[in-house]
Amino acid sequence: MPGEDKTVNEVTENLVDGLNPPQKLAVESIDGPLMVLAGAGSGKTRVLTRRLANIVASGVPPYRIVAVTFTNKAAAEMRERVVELIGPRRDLWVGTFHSISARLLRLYGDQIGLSRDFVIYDADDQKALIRKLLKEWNLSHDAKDVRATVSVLEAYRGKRVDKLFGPQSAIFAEYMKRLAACNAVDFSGLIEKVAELSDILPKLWDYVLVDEFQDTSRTQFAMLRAMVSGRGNICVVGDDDQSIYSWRGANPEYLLRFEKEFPGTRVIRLEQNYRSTGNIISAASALIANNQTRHGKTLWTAADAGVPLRFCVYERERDEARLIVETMEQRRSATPLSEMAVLYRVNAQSRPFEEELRRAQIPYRLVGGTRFYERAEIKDVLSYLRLAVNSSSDLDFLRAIKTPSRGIGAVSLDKLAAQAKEKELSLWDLCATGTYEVSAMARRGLADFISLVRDLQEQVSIIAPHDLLEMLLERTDVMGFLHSSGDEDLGRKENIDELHKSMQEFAVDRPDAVLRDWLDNVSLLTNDEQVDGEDGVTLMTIHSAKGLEFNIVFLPGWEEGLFPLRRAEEELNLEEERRLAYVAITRARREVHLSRTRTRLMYGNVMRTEASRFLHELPRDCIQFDSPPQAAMTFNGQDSRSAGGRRFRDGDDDDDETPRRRFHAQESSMRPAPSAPSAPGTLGAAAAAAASPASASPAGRKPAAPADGFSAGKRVRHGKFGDGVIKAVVGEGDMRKAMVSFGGAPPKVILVSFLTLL
DNA sequence: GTCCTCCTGCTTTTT
DNA sequence: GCAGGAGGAC
Repeated sequence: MPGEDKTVNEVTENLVDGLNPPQKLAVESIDGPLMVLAGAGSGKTRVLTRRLANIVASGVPPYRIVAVTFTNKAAAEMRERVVELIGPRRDLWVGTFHSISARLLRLYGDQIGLSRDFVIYDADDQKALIRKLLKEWNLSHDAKDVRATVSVLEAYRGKRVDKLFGPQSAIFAEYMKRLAACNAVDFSGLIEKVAELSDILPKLWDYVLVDEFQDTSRTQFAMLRAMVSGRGNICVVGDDDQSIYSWRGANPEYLLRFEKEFPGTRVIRLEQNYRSTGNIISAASALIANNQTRHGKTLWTAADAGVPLRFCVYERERDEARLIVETMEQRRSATPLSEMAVLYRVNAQSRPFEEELRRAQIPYRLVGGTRFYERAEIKDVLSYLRLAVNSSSDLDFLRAIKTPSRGIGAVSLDKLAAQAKEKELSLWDLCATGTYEVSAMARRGLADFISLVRDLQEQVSIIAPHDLLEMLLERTDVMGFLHSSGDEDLGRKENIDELHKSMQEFAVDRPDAVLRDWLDNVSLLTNDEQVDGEDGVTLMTIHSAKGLEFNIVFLPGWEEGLFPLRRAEEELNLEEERRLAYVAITRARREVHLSRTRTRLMYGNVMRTEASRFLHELPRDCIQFDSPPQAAMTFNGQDSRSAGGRRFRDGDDDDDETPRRRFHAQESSMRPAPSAPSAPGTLGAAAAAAASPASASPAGRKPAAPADGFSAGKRVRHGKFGDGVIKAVVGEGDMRKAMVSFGGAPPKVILVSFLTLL
């Protein structure tokens, strides 16, 4: 039909509207392998979504196209933007490697011997299982050993190491065996197993699109290869400078290998940045130029230089957070809060920002951190629900049976485990047959537990997930999931309510969904869905910020040891850290606010810090060195070094002795003159204090005992509670409180002004 | 045998 | 400043 053709042409014209020539070429090159090397902010997502729409416009049904991303957030955004172009479609395959895999395994898993009811073990479950195995083998199994073992096994699975040594290979074999016995699949397993569907995969789609291709691991690459049909219609988009996941097997070399793997690949480079100001691009480019291993792109922008990047030194994290929040308040009238983000290296950095934002009553959105679904009380509840779906999961059995306590302890569980092993049954199957032997007390508790799980099992495919949760909570008495420790219970109760709410919301979208559907959803979910108020500041790690952009970006904590992050005894992957810094800076459209503190609290200790080497790699003419506004000075901060702080590294002493003189000279020139050494809290004072480290610390933190004499171990008297012993002291000034235990009662937290020392 | 508390030992980053 | 584990109290 000629009329139809015309429509298609018109649509296509709209799709390439406003694109530059390489972008246009990428959108129009539908057939054959295509690799788009796209610099930061070069319109990558735009190209990808329009290209997808263009394929649809050319007459391909959406369900024959699959778009793969790495994060849920990226998938959500892609879906949203595709819908804007082609309207709402339910038959679109857009998702992360993991979610697409889970979906396929539910559909076709039986063909490779996987039961439909498999559960997904997340990183925590994996750790728990490995810990259990190490313990069983009488190997050391503290957090460090578990982590090390997991990382070796994962490297082996990803063929990043060829060989396992010593007990590792036995542990690995046993781990895989247990997973299978529990009818469980872990994250890597999802990808591995999907790749086994080699008969089915190539028939499912005609077009494959991949975002953030530089983060592809070997296993994922294998999966992709299997997904591409004979026509070779695969398009990958990536940027080697933004490869920040090597620790989980990503290898930007696949960007090179791609052309060999798919002969006839067309390569398109997108080098014009549309996102950021000239200063931001210059700074980011200069920084990344320090990396040796990169393909080398020249990112450029037609935009104005814009305002310089701002850099500020603060004394402590508290100051850093408070002054950043003040800046947010100033900018608020011109820039919506949703256009501001604080991006940090590690999740632990979020805390002071949360506190200051709450104090200033600015709404914020925290992405990541202790993930919601990793909280103890949530995992407790989930273990029951997962057990109801898949009774073979011993891990869930062991977790569920312990909460609430029902008189079944380690000894009984060991007995059960031994019997289960002997009979080659799962723990549940053993109990369900009723042929187990335990003490009378344990038997009673077990009977209780069995009947509860049976009832859940009966309802699991019938009633909605949230109703099942209610049933569980009723039967176990909600308090069973709250580990009686006072204040915290409130938060835990709220979390369970939150869980219930999320189930209800899920049911609105998918009224026919049963628990299994919901469980898949949560296992693969990070908590980036928690949006509290539309207009809020975003707090997240740089890793989770990849692919996003904001008008104003705050980058705190640019200190050696933190960023680049250096972990004891582990080698510093400097180039990847630098790529991370590059990603961080390029998230900003207009303003970048870099900062560092002179001291930082680590593991509860005040540590002296030194400027990040990345700061020295930024060109001076893009940066404005700021001193913090006066407000900073009023805080009762003094040089915390006198409070026993240690530096990250030995060797370097005072700033001016470092080889980064140029930077430091600039930094110091912005400090207020140290006119009065007694002026507490000014950077000048800090500098002066640095010269005479013995300066006193009347309200200092930890090691030095404060002048008021209240400290852990001291005996005190309270007018009402009588005599007790201080367990810990927190806070300063009027808010200084002591945790005191009076006799057998749980400790109370009391303002020190109500206490007298004995 | 079970439960609870203190205390150690430690924290990248994500699916 | 947290979680989880070992060892003590019941």
